[in-house]
Amino acid sequence: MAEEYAVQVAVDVPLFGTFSYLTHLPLRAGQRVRVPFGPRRVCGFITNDIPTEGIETGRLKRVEELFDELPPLPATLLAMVRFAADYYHHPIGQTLFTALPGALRTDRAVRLEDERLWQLTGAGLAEEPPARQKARRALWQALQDGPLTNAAARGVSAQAGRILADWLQEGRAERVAPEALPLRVAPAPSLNDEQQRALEALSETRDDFAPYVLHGITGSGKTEVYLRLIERVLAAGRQVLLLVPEINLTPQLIERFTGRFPATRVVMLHSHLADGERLKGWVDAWQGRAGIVIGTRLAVFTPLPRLGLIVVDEEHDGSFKQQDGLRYHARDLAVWRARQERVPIVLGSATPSLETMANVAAGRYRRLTLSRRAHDAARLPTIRLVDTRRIKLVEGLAEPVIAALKARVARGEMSLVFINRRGFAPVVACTDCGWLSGCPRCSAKLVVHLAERKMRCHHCGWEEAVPPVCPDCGNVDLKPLGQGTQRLEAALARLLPEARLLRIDRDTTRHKAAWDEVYRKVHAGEVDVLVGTQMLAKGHDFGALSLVTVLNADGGLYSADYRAAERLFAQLMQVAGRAGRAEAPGEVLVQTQWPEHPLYQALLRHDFDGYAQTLLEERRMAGFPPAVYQALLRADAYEIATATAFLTALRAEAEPHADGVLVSGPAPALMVRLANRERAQLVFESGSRAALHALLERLVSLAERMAKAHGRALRWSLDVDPQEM
DNA sequence: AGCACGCCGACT
DNA sequence: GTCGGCGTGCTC
Repeated sequence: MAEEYAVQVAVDVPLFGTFSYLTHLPLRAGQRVRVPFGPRRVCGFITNDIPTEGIETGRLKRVEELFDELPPLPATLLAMVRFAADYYHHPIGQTLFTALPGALRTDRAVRLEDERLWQLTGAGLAEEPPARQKARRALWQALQDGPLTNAAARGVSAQAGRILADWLQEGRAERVAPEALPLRVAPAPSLNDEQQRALEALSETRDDFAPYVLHGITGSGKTEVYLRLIERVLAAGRQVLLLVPEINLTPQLIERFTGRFPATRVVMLHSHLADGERLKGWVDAWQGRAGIVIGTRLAVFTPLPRLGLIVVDEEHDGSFKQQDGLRYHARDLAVWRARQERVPIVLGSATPSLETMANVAAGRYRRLTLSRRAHDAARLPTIRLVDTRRIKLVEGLAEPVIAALKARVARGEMSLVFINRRGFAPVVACTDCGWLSGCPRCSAKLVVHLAERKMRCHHCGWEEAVPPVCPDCGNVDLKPLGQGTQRLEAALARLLPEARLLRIDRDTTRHKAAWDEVYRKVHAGEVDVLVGTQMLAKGHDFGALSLVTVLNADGGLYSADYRAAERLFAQLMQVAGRAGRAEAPGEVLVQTQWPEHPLYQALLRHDFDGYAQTLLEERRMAGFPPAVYQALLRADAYEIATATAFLTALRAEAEPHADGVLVSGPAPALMVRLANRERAQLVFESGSRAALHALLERLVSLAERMAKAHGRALRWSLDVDPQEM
């Protein structure tokens, strides 16, 4: 027996560092083990190939079991996990476990379907089972046509498993590795010259890091460019990682990829998969069986031995940033990964983030532009501002907007009414004493859901019935204040009695079946007016819209959140992009009280670049990202005073080491009360990433130590490159 | 994060 | 007299 030695093991606990264990097994980095940990036994991963030297081995526990159903995690994955743990100042164990599918996080072995195919041997072929053995005969006949997968064999006969095991024993059947099918490509639409130029430019680099931005307006055919590029990468025998926002992982998108490459295994990865399914896809990618991985942010960690290209679609989308635990940004990690694995990366968007625009301006990313719609006939929509200061509103709608909608309904064309919920307050108010439906747990207002007679907090999830009378004064005249989608739908129904309306929001599309129904209705021409919120600004295909109207956009103009204008602009550009069809340009009407605002002026000109430059300049002047690097240390407690006291003490300890870093706070968070806790934060800003990180390193260990004095009542978390204050 | 240990209130 | 409330301390 080999001599005992110490290994380092990462486990899923919020503690920095790894733990030493004894073993006599020849363990390697990336192997999964079970170890005793305190009073329990947990899953862990070996982090180091080199045995740990100079450790007091007397007190160490021993590795209990090695799980070797799978090979050790690849070094590339471990390197990315190490980088992420370091960059986001998150415990290595928790970082690693965030990167893995759930099935690998348990302290049990996993069962994997054997991917090999069944095939008859010469002996098996020679001996036809007698006809009365129906199952054997059927299976034997099916195998004449070629090898079968486990699943296919089970499809022939429920007893296939047992029969094949027998035949394997008797030397009549054998298992063979599936041969990679040659790449097949379904017929594709032709590219216009702009797309062709972009494709050629994107194809220039292979086997080396090259960051590209594919800036293509809505309808310019970005996806077709991805498909052509992916085809070239697959043809070279490489794998492709495509990251999409949560909302964009639709059957339509998947269909487009599987339809184009019918012989290629396309794996989908997202958080709603069952553990087994997610593991299967992940392992397929890892073993090189999958050619394409399409997934949400978590897919950025998928091991891909033959990675040849990364695409981040809608790279500006907020869902790439994880908002709890390891607060990673999948787009940023994807760029790091592309550099590390020496492959090109394409960041695609109609409205690239300011971070990305800054990288383009600095010459770090190469930008390719698709400025025209893919169909030459399709033109950009005409945008008009409707100044609501001079016009009487009917239930929140301006006359010209109502008239435009009526005209479309009469012509049988589809319109979209987009409500910007930001800065919107569909709350219940007392017409007498001014009482408002506030959340008892947050500083937010409760949003009314009339259909259910419920009020709901969109920040913490609190829910209660709409009171019959005012809780303060007993007045029975409680009225919704402002407009939610449902109330607007009701108003539209009154104003456009002949129109068929369809409301789209989180409530009506919670279930997949509901989505399918929405799609069916829209494409069957059963809808005249779509009504909805932010969801409509994302990449759903609703076909051609003749008219897009935007209500209450102004909320984002003068917001406490400095990113609000960027988000609003991107949203308006995207939603405007829904308008227009091949024969006729669409029309966009925006209701606003500030028509002279630069944001709207840029929108009128379809001038994304111009407004992005304006915003970048504003950020530079104000010292906000991307002009500086930022980190946020949040603390929450039952009372804000506790959080503030902790942060004040923390700041005092950290400040002497804050060379080149601006520290501000503690300040209450924008949303002070959240889920019954009160939050405050410190903000750290620096032009130097190195300076910021040096401070954060120290800060985290200080916070760990100092938080102990407050006990469990106080929690804290660090957010590097925060997206939301 | 879990989980045990520990010390004070209302119950078979 | 005990069951269990959650404060506090530790995990190689």
